[in-house]
Amino acid sequence: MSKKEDIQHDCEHCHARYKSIFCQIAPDEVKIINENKWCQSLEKGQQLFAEGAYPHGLFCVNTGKIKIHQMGDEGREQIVRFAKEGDVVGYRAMLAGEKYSSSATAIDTTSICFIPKNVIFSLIEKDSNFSIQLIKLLSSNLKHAEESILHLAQKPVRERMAESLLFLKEMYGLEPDGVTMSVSLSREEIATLVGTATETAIRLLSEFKSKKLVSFEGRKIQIIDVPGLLKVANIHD
Amino acid sequence: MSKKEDIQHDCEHCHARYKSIFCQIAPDEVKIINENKWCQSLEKGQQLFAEGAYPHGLFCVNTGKIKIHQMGDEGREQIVRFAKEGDVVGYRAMLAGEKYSSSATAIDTTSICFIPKNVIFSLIEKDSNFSIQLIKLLSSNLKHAEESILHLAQKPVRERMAESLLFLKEMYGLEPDGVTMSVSLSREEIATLVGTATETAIRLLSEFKSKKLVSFEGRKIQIIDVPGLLKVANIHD
DNA sequence: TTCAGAATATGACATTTGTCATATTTTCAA
DNA sequence: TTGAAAATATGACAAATGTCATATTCTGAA
Repeated sequence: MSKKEDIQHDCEHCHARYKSIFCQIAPDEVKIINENKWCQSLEKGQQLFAEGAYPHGLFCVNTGKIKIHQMGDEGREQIVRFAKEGDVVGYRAMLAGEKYSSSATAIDTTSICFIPKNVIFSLIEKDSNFSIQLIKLLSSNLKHAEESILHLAQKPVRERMAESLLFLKEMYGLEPDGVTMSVSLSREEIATLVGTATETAIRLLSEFKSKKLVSFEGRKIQIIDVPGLLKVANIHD
Repeated sequence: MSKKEDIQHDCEHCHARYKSIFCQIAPDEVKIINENKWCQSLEKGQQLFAEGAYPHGLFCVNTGKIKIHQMGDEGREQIVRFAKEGDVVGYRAMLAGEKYSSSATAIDTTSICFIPKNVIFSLIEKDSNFSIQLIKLLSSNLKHAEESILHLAQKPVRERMAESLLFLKEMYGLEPDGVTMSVSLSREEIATLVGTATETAIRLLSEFKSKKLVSFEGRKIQIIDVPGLLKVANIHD
Protein backbone atom coordinates (compact mmCIF):
# COMPACT_ATOMS: atom_id res chain seq x y z
CA MET A 1 0.00 0.00 0.00
CA SER A 2 2.63 2.55 0.93
CA LYS A 3 6.16 2.90 -0.27
CA LYS A 4 9.34 2.74 1.82
CA GLU A 5 10.31 6.27 0.92
CA ASP A 6 7.11 7.82 2.27
CA ILE A 7 8.05 10.29 4.96
CA GLN A 8 6.22 9.94 8.28
CA HIS A 9 5.38 13.49 9.27
CA ASP A 10 4.99 14.72 12.80
CA CYS A 11 1.38 15.70 13.50
CA GLU A 12 2.24 18.05 16.31
CA HIS A 13 3.85 20.65 14.09
CA CYS A 14 2.00 19.74 10.91
CA HIS A 15 1.15 22.86 8.89
CA ALA A 16 -1.84 21.04 7.38
CA ARG A 17 -3.24 20.11 10.78
CA TYR A 18 -3.63 23.76 11.75
CA LYS A 19 -5.97 24.22 8.80
CA SER A 20 -7.84 21.01 9.39
CA ILE A 21 -10.60 19.65 11.61
CA PHE A 22 -7.76 18.56 13.93
CA CYS A 23 -6.67 22.12 14.64
CA GLN A 24 -8.20 22.34 18.11
CA ILE A 25 -7.62 18.93 19.64
CA ALA A 26 -5.67 18.33 22.83
CA PRO A 27 -1.90 17.60 22.70
CA ASP A 28 -2.29 14.05 24.00
CA GLU A 29 -4.88 13.39 21.31
CA VAL A 30 -2.45 14.70 18.72
CA LYS A 31 0.05 12.24 20.10
CA ILE A 32 -2.37 9.34 19.68
CA ILE A 33 -3.06 10.34 16.10
CA ASN A 34 0.64 10.70 15.44
CA GLU A 35 1.31 7.20 16.71
CA ASN A 36 -1.46 5.63 14.67
CA LYS A 37 -1.44 7.56 11.45
CA TRP A 38 0.33 6.55 8.29
CA CYS A 39 1.65 8.93 5.65
CA GLN A 40 1.71 8.18 1.98
CA SER A 41 2.57 10.06 -1.15
CA LEU A 42 0.68 9.88 -4.40
CA GLU A 43 1.70 10.68 -7.94
CA LYS A 44 -0.63 12.73 -10.11
CA GLY A 45 -3.28 10.32 -11.35
CA GLN A 46 -2.89 7.79 -8.55
CA GLN A 47 -6.08 6.68 -6.89
CA LEU A 48 -6.48 7.01 -3.13
CA PHE A 49 -9.63 4.95 -2.80
CA ALA A 50 -12.28 3.57 -5.09
CA GLU A 51 -16.07 3.66 -5.12
CA GLY A 52 -17.44 0.47 -3.56
CA ALA A 53 -14.48 -0.27 -1.27
CA TYR A 54 -14.78 -0.26 2.51
CA PRO A 55 -13.15 2.58 4.43
CA HIS A 56 -10.92 1.79 7.40
CA GLY A 57 -10.16 5.36 8.30
CA LEU A 58 -9.95 8.80 6.79
CA PHE A 59 -7.31 10.71 4.89
CA CYS A 60 -5.98 14.14 5.70
CA VAL A 61 -4.31 15.98 2.84
CA ASN A 62 -0.87 17.23 3.79
CA THR A 63 0.09 18.81 0.49
CA GLY A 64 -1.30 18.44 -2.99
CA LYS A 65 -4.66 18.23 -4.72
CA ILE A 66 -7.35 15.55 -4.78
CA LYS A 67 -10.54 15.14 -6.79
CA ILE A 68 -13.56 13.25 -5.47
CA HIS A 69 -15.48 11.70 -8.32
CA GLN A 70 -18.26 9.27 -9.12
CA MET A 71 -18.93 7.04 -12.08
CA GLY A 72 -22.07 7.65 -14.10
CA ASP A 73 -24.15 5.10 -15.99
CA GLU A 74 -22.37 5.52 -19.30
CA GLY A 75 -18.95 5.25 -17.70
CA ARG A 76 -18.61 9.00 -17.60
CA GLU A 77 -16.93 10.42 -14.53
CA GLN A 78 -18.43 13.25 -12.49
CA ILE A 79 -16.31 15.36 -10.16
CA VAL A 80 -18.30 16.17 -7.04
CA ARG A 81 -15.70 17.78 -4.78
CA PHE A 82 -12.05 18.78 -4.50
CA ALA A 83 -9.65 18.68 -1.59
CA LYS A 84 -6.43 20.49 -0.77
CA GLU A 85 -4.00 20.90 2.11
CA GLY A 86 -5.80 20.49 5.44
CA ASP A 87 -8.88 18.94 3.90
CA VAL A 88 -10.13 15.58 4.96
CA VAL A 89 -11.28 13.01 2.41
CA GLY A 90 -12.97 9.65 2.60
CA TYR A 91 -14.64 10.50 5.85
CA ARG A 92 -18.28 10.51 4.73
CA ALA A 93 -18.51 6.79 4.03
CA MET A 94 -16.40 5.95 7.09
CA LEU A 95 -18.61 7.94 9.46
CA ALA A 96 -21.78 6.53 7.94
CA GLY A 97 -20.37 2.98 8.12
CA GLU A 98 -20.88 2.50 4.38
CA LYS A 99 -18.87 1.67 1.30
CA TYR A 100 -17.28 4.59 -0.48
CA SER A 101 -19.82 6.21 -2.76
CA SER A 102 -17.08 8.10 -4.61
CA SER A 103 -13.49 7.59 -5.62
CA ALA A 104 -10.61 9.90 -4.81
CA THR A 105 -7.70 10.53 -7.15
CA ALA A 106 -4.65 12.78 -6.90
CA ILE A 107 -4.66 15.53 -9.53
CA ASP A 108 -1.19 16.65 -8.50
CA THR A 109 1.68 15.21 -6.49
CA THR A 110 0.04 14.71 -3.12
CA SER A 111 1.06 13.73 0.36
CA ILE A 112 -1.68 12.41 2.63
CA CYS A 113 -1.98 10.86 6.07
CA PHE A 114 -4.25 7.96 6.88
CA ILE A 115 -5.92 7.97 10.30
CA PRO A 116 -7.62 4.74 11.40
CA LYS A 117 -11.33 4.59 12.05
CA ASN A 118 -11.08 3.69 15.75
CA VAL A 119 -8.89 6.72 16.44
CA ILE A 120 -11.50 9.00 14.86
CA PHE A 121 -14.42 7.43 16.69
CA SER A 122 -12.70 7.59 20.05
CA LEU A 123 -11.93 11.23 19.33
CA ILE A 124 -15.60 11.89 18.63
CA GLU A 125 -16.42 10.22 21.93
CA LYS A 126 -13.91 12.17 23.96
CA ASP A 127 -13.93 15.58 22.30
CA SER A 128 -17.29 17.17 21.53
CA ASN A 129 -15.49 20.08 19.96
CA PHE A 130 -14.03 17.70 17.41
CA SER A 131 -17.54 16.42 16.67
CA ILE A 132 -18.60 19.98 15.99
CA GLN A 133 -15.66 20.41 13.62
CA LEU A 134 -16.77 17.29 11.75
CA ILE A 135 -20.38 18.46 11.72
CA LYS A 136 -19.33 21.83 10.32
CA LEU A 137 -17.25 20.15 7.64
CA LEU A 138 -20.15 17.96 6.58
CA SER A 139 -22.46 20.99 6.68
CA SER A 140 -20.16 22.96 4.46
CA ASN A 141 -19.86 20.10 1.98
CA LEU A 142 -23.64 19.68 1.98
CA LYS A 143 -24.18 23.36 1.37
CA HIS A 144 -21.86 23.32 -1.62
CA ALA A 145 -23.45 20.15 -2.94
CA GLU A 146 -26.92 21.69 -2.78
CA GLU A 147 -25.65 24.78 -4.52
CA SER A 148 -24.29 22.53 -7.27
CA ILE A 149 -27.69 20.88 -7.57
CA LEU A 150 -29.30 24.28 -8.05
CA HIS A 151 -26.76 25.34 -10.64
CA LEU A 152 -26.75 22.08 -12.59
CA ALA A 153 -30.53 22.19 -12.72
CA GLN A 154 -30.90 25.84 -13.67
CA LYS A 155 -27.76 27.41 -15.10
CA PRO A 156 -26.75 26.96 -18.73
CA VAL A 157 -23.41 25.34 -19.47
CA ARG A 158 -21.68 28.62 -20.33
CA GLU A 159 -22.50 30.07 -16.92
CA ARG A 160 -21.40 26.92 -15.16
CA MET A 161 -18.10 26.92 -17.04
CA ALA A 162 -17.32 30.49 -15.99
CA GLU A 163 -18.33 29.65 -12.44
CA SER A 164 -16.18 26.53 -12.37
CA LEU A 165 -13.12 28.44 -13.52
CA LEU A 166 -13.67 31.01 -10.78
CA PHE A 167 -14.24 28.20 -8.30
CA LEU A 168 -10.96 26.52 -9.22
CA LYS A 169 -9.17 29.82 -8.84
CA GLU A 170 -10.63 30.23 -5.34
CA MET A 171 -10.03 26.63 -4.38
CA TYR A 172 -6.43 26.20 -5.45
CA GLY A 173 -5.30 29.75 -6.02
CA LEU A 174 -2.88 31.18 -8.54
CA GLU A 175 0.80 30.72 -9.26
CA PRO A 176 3.29 33.43 -8.26
CA ASP A 177 2.62 35.25 -11.55
CA GLY A 178 -0.82 36.13 -10.16
CA VAL A 179 -2.78 34.94 -13.19
CA THR A 180 -2.05 31.29 -13.89
CA MET A 181 -4.22 28.79 -12.07
CA SER A 182 -2.40 26.38 -9.81
CA VAL A 183 -4.59 23.43 -10.76
CA SER A 184 -3.99 21.79 -14.03
CA LEU A 185 -6.84 19.68 -15.33
CA SER A 186 -7.47 18.02 -18.67
CA ARG A 187 -10.32 19.34 -20.80
CA GLU A 188 -12.14 16.15 -20.03
CA GLU A 189 -11.79 16.70 -16.29
CA ILE A 190 -13.03 20.27 -16.63
CA ALA A 191 -16.01 18.90 -18.55
CA THR A 192 -16.82 16.41 -15.80
CA LEU A 193 -16.65 19.18 -13.24
CA VAL A 194 -18.93 21.50 -15.22
CA GLY A 195 -21.22 18.65 -16.15
CA THR A 196 -21.02 18.75 -19.92
CA ALA A 197 -19.46 17.00 -22.92
CA THR A 198 -15.71 17.36 -23.44
CA GLU A 199 -16.23 19.03 -26.83
CA THR A 200 -18.58 21.59 -25.32
CA ALA A 201 -16.02 22.36 -22.62
CA ILE A 202 -13.31 22.82 -25.25
CA ARG A 203 -15.52 25.12 -27.32
CA LEU A 204 -16.44 27.25 -24.32
CA LEU A 205 -12.81 27.60 -23.27
CA SER A 206 -11.91 28.67 -26.80
CA GLU A 207 -14.76 31.17 -26.73
CA PHE A 208 -13.60 32.56 -23.37
CA LYS A 209 -10.09 32.82 -24.79
CA SER A 210 -11.24 34.74 -27.85
CA LYS A 211 -13.26 37.02 -25.56
CA LYS A 212 -10.09 37.63 -23.52
CA LEU A 213 -11.66 36.29 -20.34
CA VAL A 214 -8.93 33.68 -20.00
CA SER A 215 -5.86 32.59 -21.90
CA PHE A 216 -4.18 29.24 -21.95
CA GLU A 217 -1.38 27.16 -23.28
CA GLY A 218 -2.37 23.51 -22.97
CA ARG A 219 -3.56 22.87 -19.44
CA LYS A 220 -2.11 26.03 -17.94
CA ILE A 221 -5.04 28.42 -17.74
CA GLN A 222 -4.69 32.13 -16.98
CA ILE A 223 -7.57 34.06 -15.48
CA ILE A 224 -7.49 37.38 -17.32
CA ASP A 225 -10.81 39.05 -16.61
CA VAL A 226 -12.49 38.16 -13.31
CA PRO A 227 -15.32 40.72 -13.59
CA GLY A 228 -15.98 39.44 -17.11
CA LEU A 229 -16.12 35.86 -15.89
CA LEU A 230 -18.44 36.85 -13.04
CA LYS A 231 -20.72 38.46 -15.60
CA VAL A 232 -20.74 35.38 -17.84
CA ALA A 233 -21.35 33.24 -14.74
CA ASN A 234 -24.31 35.49 -13.91
CA ILE A 235 -22.96 36.19 -10.43
CA HIS A 236 -23.81 39.63 -9.10
CA ASP A 237 -23.59 40.21 -5.36
CA MET B 1 -45.37 32.71 15.22
CA SER B 2 -47.46 29.89 16.60
CA LYS B 3 -51.17 29.61 17.07
CA LYS B 4 -53.06 29.02 20.32
CA GLU B 5 -54.51 25.78 19.10
CA ASP B 6 -51.11 24.17 18.46
CA ILE B 7 -50.89 21.05 20.56
CA GLN B 8 -47.77 20.67 22.70
CA HIS B 9 -46.80 17.03 22.30
CA ASP B 10 -44.95 14.98 24.84
CA CYS B 11 -41.48 14.06 23.57
CA GLU B 12 -41.15 11.03 25.80
CA HIS B 13 -43.73 8.98 23.97
CA CYS B 14 -43.45 10.78 20.64
CA HIS B 15 -43.77 8.32 17.74
CA ALA B 16 -41.68 10.64 15.56
CA ARG B 17 -38.85 10.76 18.08
CA TYR B 18 -38.30 7.00 17.82
CA LYS B 19 -37.55 7.44 14.12
CA SER B 20 -35.41 10.52 14.61
CA ILE B 21 -31.88 11.42 15.62
CA PHE B 22 -33.29 11.72 19.14
CA CYS B 23 -34.18 8.03 19.34
CA GLN B 24 -31.29 7.04 21.59
CA ILE B 25 -30.90 9.92 24.02
CA ALA B 26 -31.19 9.57 27.78
CA PRO B 27 -34.56 10.09 29.53
CA ASP B 28 -33.42 13.21 31.37
CA GLU B 29 -32.27 14.70 28.08
CA VAL B 30 -35.67 13.93 26.60
CA LYS B 31 -37.15 15.82 29.51
CA ILE B 32 -34.98 18.86 28.82
CA ILE B 33 -36.04 18.83 25.19
CA ASN B 34 -39.66 18.44 26.16
CA GLU B 35 -39.46 21.46 28.45
CA ASN B 36 -37.79 23.65 25.86
CA LYS B 37 -39.39 22.59 22.60
CA TRP B 38 -42.30 24.30 20.93
CA CYS B 39 -44.81 22.58 18.67
CA GLN B 40 -46.46 24.22 15.74
CA SER B 41 -48.75 23.14 12.97
CA LEU B 42 -48.50 24.24 9.38
CA GLU B 43 -51.04 24.30 6.60
CA LYS B 44 -50.06 23.01 3.19
CA GLY B 45 -48.11 25.81 1.53
CA GLN B 46 -47.04 27.52 4.75
CA GLN B 47 -43.37 28.36 5.02
CA LEU B 48 -41.36 27.10 7.98
CA PHE B 49 -38.27 29.19 7.38
CA ALA B 50 -36.84 31.25 4.56
CA GLU B 51 -33.47 31.38 2.81
CA GLY B 52 -31.36 34.16 4.34
CA ALA B 53 -32.92 34.13 7.81
CA TYR B 54 -30.97 33.18 10.92
CA PRO B 55 -31.74 29.86 12.58
CA HIS B 56 -32.37 29.75 16.34
CA GLY B 57 -32.86 26.03 16.55
CA LEU B 58 -33.95 23.09 14.50
CA PHE B 59 -37.28 21.57 13.57
CA CYS B 60 -38.31 17.97 14.01
CA VAL B 61 -41.19 16.81 11.83
CA ASN B 62 -43.92 15.17 13.88
CA THR B 63 -46.35 14.41 11.09
CA GLY B 64 -46.64 15.73 7.56
CA LYS B 65 -44.40 16.56 4.64
CA ILE B 66 -41.86 19.32 4.06
CA LYS B 67 -39.89 20.41 1.00
CA ILE B 68 -36.48 22.06 1.26
CA HIS B 69 -35.95 24.39 -1.68
CA GLN B 70 -33.67 27.09 -3.01
CA MET B 71 -34.26 30.04 -5.28
CA GLY B 72 -32.40 30.15 -8.58
CA ASP B 73 -31.26 33.20 -10.51
CA GLU B 74 -34.36 33.50 -12.65
CA GLY B 75 -36.66 33.17 -9.66
CA ARG B 76 -37.17 29.50 -10.35
CA GLU B 77 -37.36 27.27 -7.32
CA GLN B 78 -35.28 24.12 -6.96
CA ILE B 79 -36.27 21.38 -4.53
CA VAL B 80 -33.14 19.92 -2.96
CA ARG B 81 -34.55 17.65 -0.26
CA PHE B 82 -37.74 16.40 1.37
CA ALA B 83 -38.58 15.62 4.98
CA LYS B 84 -41.19 13.48 6.64
CA GLU B 85 -42.10 12.22 10.12
CA GLY B 86 -38.99 11.88 12.28
CA ASP B 87 -36.82 13.94 9.95
CA VAL B 88 -35.03 17.00 11.14
CA VAL B 89 -34.99 20.19 9.07
CA GLY B 90 -33.18 23.50 9.31
CA TYR B 91 -30.29 21.93 11.16
CA ARG B 92 -27.54 22.44 8.57
CA ALA B 93 -27.40 26.21 8.79
CA MET B 94 -27.87 26.13 12.57
CA LEU B 95 -24.97 23.74 13.10
CA ALA B 96 -22.74 25.67 10.74
CA GLY B 97 -23.69 28.97 12.40
CA GLU B 98 -24.86 30.41 9.11
CA LYS B 99 -27.99 31.87 7.57
CA TYR B 100 -30.39 29.39 6.02
CA SER B 101 -29.25 28.56 2.51
CA SER B 102 -32.62 27.04 1.69
CA SER B 103 -36.25 27.58 2.58
CA ALA B 104 -38.60 24.97 3.98
CA THR B 105 -42.29 24.79 3.13
CA ALA B 106 -45.03 22.38 4.13
CA ILE B 107 -46.38 20.39 1.18
CA ASP B 108 -49.09 18.84 3.34
CA THR B 109 -50.66 19.56 6.72
CA THR B 110 -47.67 19.29 9.00
CA SER B 111 -46.95 19.30 12.67
CA ILE B 112 -43.41 20.16 13.73
CA CYS B 113 -41.50 20.80 16.92
CA PHE B 114 -38.93 23.54 17.32
CA ILE B 115 -35.91 22.76 19.52
CA PRO B 116 -33.70 25.71 20.50
CA LYS B 117 -30.08 25.90 19.43
CA ASN B 118 -28.60 25.82 22.93
CA VAL B 119 -30.44 22.59 23.76
CA ILE B 120 -28.96 20.95 20.66
CA PHE B 121 -25.45 22.17 21.31
CA SER B 122 -25.50 21.07 24.93
CA LEU B 123 -26.72 17.69 23.75
CA ILE B 124 -23.80 17.44 21.33
CA GLU B 125 -21.49 18.29 24.22
CA LYS B 126 -22.95 15.72 26.58
CA ASP B 127 -23.88 12.87 24.32
CA SER B 128 -21.33 11.71 21.76
CA ASN B 129 -23.82 9.19 20.49
CA PHE B 130 -26.12 12.04 19.54
CA SER B 131 -23.23 13.66 17.66
CA ILE B 132 -22.81 10.45 15.72
CA GLN B 133 -26.52 10.47 14.88
CA LEU B 134 -26.17 14.01 13.57
CA ILE B 135 -23.04 13.10 11.63
CA LYS B 136 -24.81 10.14 10.05
CA LEU B 137 -27.75 12.30 9.11
CA LEU B 138 -25.49 14.86 7.44
CA SER B 139 -23.58 12.05 5.75
CA SER B 140 -26.75 10.58 4.37
CA ASN B 141 -27.94 13.95 3.09
CA LEU B 142 -24.54 14.57 1.51
CA LYS B 143 -24.55 11.20 -0.18
CA HIS B 144 -27.95 11.86 -1.69
CA ALA B 145 -26.94 15.34 -2.75
CA GLU B 146 -23.87 14.04 -4.54
CA GLU B 147 -25.97 11.41 -6.24
CA SER B 148 -28.28 14.18 -7.42
CA ILE B 149 -25.29 16.06 -8.80
CA LEU B 150 -24.27 13.00 -10.79
CA HIS B 151 -27.76 12.46 -12.14
CA LEU B 152 -28.45 16.09 -12.99
CA ALA B 153 -25.15 16.26 -14.83
CA GLN B 154 -25.45 13.00 -16.71
CA LYS B 155 -28.98 11.65 -16.92
CA PRO B 156 -31.49 12.93 -19.47
CA VAL B 157 -34.72 14.49 -18.18
CA ARG B 158 -36.85 11.43 -18.97
CA GLU B 159 -34.67 9.22 -16.78
CA ARG B 160 -34.67 11.76 -13.98
CA MET B 161 -38.45 12.04 -14.12
CA ALA B 162 -38.91 8.27 -13.75
CA GLU B 163 -36.36 8.26 -10.97
CA SER B 164 -38.06 11.14 -9.15
CA LEU B 165 -41.42 9.39 -9.24
CA LEU B 166 -39.86 6.26 -7.78
CA PHE B 167 -38.08 8.38 -5.22
CA LEU B 168 -41.31 10.05 -4.11
CA LYS B 169 -42.95 6.67 -3.80
CA GLU B 170 -40.08 5.48 -1.56
CA MET B 171 -39.98 8.69 0.43
CA TYR B 172 -43.64 9.15 1.24
CA GLY B 173 -45.14 5.79 0.36
CA LEU B 174 -48.51 4.91 -1.08
CA GLU B 175 -52.08 5.33 0.07
CA PRO B 176 -54.03 2.30 1.36
CA ASP B 177 -55.02 1.41 -2.22
CA GLY B 178 -51.39 0.42 -2.79
CA VAL B 179 -50.90 2.43 -5.96
CA THR B 180 -51.64 6.09 -5.33
CA MET B 181 -48.73 8.17 -4.10
CA SER B 182 -49.20 9.85 -0.74
CA VAL B 183 -47.49 13.06 -1.81
CA SER B 184 -49.38 15.43 -3.94
CA LEU B 185 -47.28 17.96 -5.81
CA SER B 186 -48.11 20.44 -8.54
CA ARG B 187 -46.61 19.87 -11.97
CA GLU B 188 -44.41 22.87 -11.33
CA GLU B 189 -43.11 21.35 -8.09
CA ILE B 190 -42.39 18.07 -9.84
CA ALA B 191 -40.51 20.04 -12.48
CA THR B 192 -38.38 21.81 -9.87
CA LEU B 193 -37.58 18.47 -8.28
CA VAL B 194 -36.57 16.88 -11.59
CA GLY B 195 -34.75 20.00 -12.69
CA THR B 196 -36.63 20.83 -15.86
CA ALA B 197 -39.25 23.19 -17.30
CA THR B 198 -42.85 22.74 -16.15
CA GLU B 199 -44.01 22.02 -19.71
CA THR B 200 -41.40 19.31 -20.11
CA ALA B 201 -42.52 17.73 -16.85
CA ILE B 202 -46.15 17.78 -18.00
CA ARG B 203 -45.24 16.22 -21.33
CA LEU B 204 -43.22 13.46 -19.71
CA LEU B 205 -45.99 12.65 -17.26
CA SER B 206 -48.45 12.44 -20.17
CA GLU B 207 -46.02 10.19 -22.00
CA PHE B 208 -45.65 7.92 -18.95
CA LYS B 209 -49.44 7.82 -18.66
CA SER B 210 -49.89 6.81 -22.28
CA LYS B 211 -47.22 4.14 -21.80
CA LYS B 212 -49.17 2.85 -18.77
CA LEU B 213 -46.26 3.44 -16.40
CA VAL B 214 -48.38 5.72 -14.24
CA SER B 215 -51.89 7.06 -14.23
CA PHE B 216 -53.21 10.21 -12.67
CA GLU B 217 -56.17 12.40 -12.05
CA GLY B 218 -54.94 15.90 -11.31
CA ARG B 219 -52.24 15.69 -8.66
CA LYS B 220 -53.07 12.20 -7.51
CA ILE B 221 -50.52 9.99 -9.24
CA GLN B 222 -50.73 6.21 -9.36
CA ILE B 223 -47.60 4.14 -9.85
CA ILE B 224 -48.71 1.39 -12.23
CA ASP B 225 -45.53 -0.21 -13.52
CA VAL B 226 -42.52 -0.08 -11.22
CA PRO B 227 -40.26 -2.32 -13.38
CA GLY B 228 -41.15 -0.16 -16.37
CA LEU B 229 -40.27 3.00 -14.48
CA LEU B 230 -37.00 1.46 -13.32
CA LYS B 231 -36.20 0.68 -16.93
CA VAL B 232 -36.99 4.21 -18.10
CA ALA B 233 -34.93 5.54 -15.18
CA ASN B 234 -32.06 3.33 -16.35
CA ILE B 235 -31.75 1.70 -12.93
CA HIS B 236 -30.59 -1.90 -13.03
CA ASP B 237 -29.17 -3.40 -9.87
C1' DT C 1 -73.60 29.27 -8.95
C1' DT C 2 -70.37 31.91 -11.36
C1' DC C 3 -66.41 33.99 -12.61
C1' DA C 4 -61.44 35.01 -12.40
C1' DG C 5 -57.18 33.33 -11.86
C1' DA C 6 -54.36 29.53 -11.52
C1' DA C 7 -52.91 25.07 -13.09
C1' DT C 8 -52.63 21.81 -16.69
C1' DA C 9 -52.14 20.64 -21.42
C1' DT C 10 -50.46 20.88 -26.18
C1' DG C 11 -48.52 22.68 -30.48
C1' DA C 12 -44.88 25.15 -32.92
C1' DC C 13 -40.60 26.60 -32.82
C1' DA C 14 -35.92 28.19 -31.27
C1' DT C 15 -31.98 27.24 -28.73
C1' DT C 16 -28.86 24.65 -26.39
C1' DT C 17 -26.18 20.93 -26.05
C1' DG C 18 -24.49 16.47 -27.35
C1' DT C 19 -22.61 13.26 -30.86
C1' DC C 20 -19.92 11.81 -34.57
C1' DA C 21 -16.35 12.55 -37.76
C1' DT C 22 -12.08 14.15 -38.55
C1' DA C 23 -8.00 17.15 -38.17
C1' DT C 24 -4.24 18.75 -35.54
C1' DT C 25 -1.29 18.87 -31.73
C1' DT C 26 0.94 17.04 -27.78
C1' DT C 27 2.98 13.54 -24.97
C1' DC C 28 5.66 9.86 -23.88
C1' DA C 29 7.83 5.54 -24.30
C1' DA C 30 10.74 2.71 -27.27
C1' DT D 1 14.50 10.99 -32.46
C1' DT D 2 10.40 8.95 -33.88
C1' DG D 3 6.04 7.00 -34.04
C1' DA D 4 1.76 5.72 -31.75
C1' DA D 5 -1.57 6.90 -28.68
C1' DA D 6 -3.86 10.32 -26.27
C1' DA D 7 -5.51 14.95 -25.91
C1' DT D 8 -7.18 19.01 -28.06
C1' DA D 9 -9.71 21.28 -31.59
C1' DT D 10 -13.35 22.19 -34.97
C1' DG D 11 -17.13 21.39 -38.23
C1' DA D 12 -21.57 19.40 -39.32
C1' DC D 13 -25.40 17.66 -37.71
C1' DA D 14 -28.93 15.50 -34.62
C1' DA D 15 -31.30 15.26 -30.48
C1' DA D 16 -32.94 17.05 -26.29
C1' DT D 17 -34.96 20.55 -24.00
C1' DG D 18 -36.70 25.17 -23.21
C1' DT D 19 -39.78 29.01 -24.59
C1' DC D 20 -43.77 31.14 -26.17
C1' DA D 21 -48.45 31.04 -27.49
C1' DT D 22 -52.73 29.44 -26.66
C1' DA D 23 -56.34 26.20 -25.24
C1' DT D 24 -58.59 23.79 -21.72
C1' DT D 25 -59.59 22.49 -17.19
C1' DC D 26 -59.72 23.12 -12.39
C1' DT D 27 -60.29 25.69 -8.07
C1' DG D 28 -61.84 28.65 -4.69
C1' DA D 29 -63.83 32.99 -3.28
C1' DA D 30 -67.70 36.16 -3.74
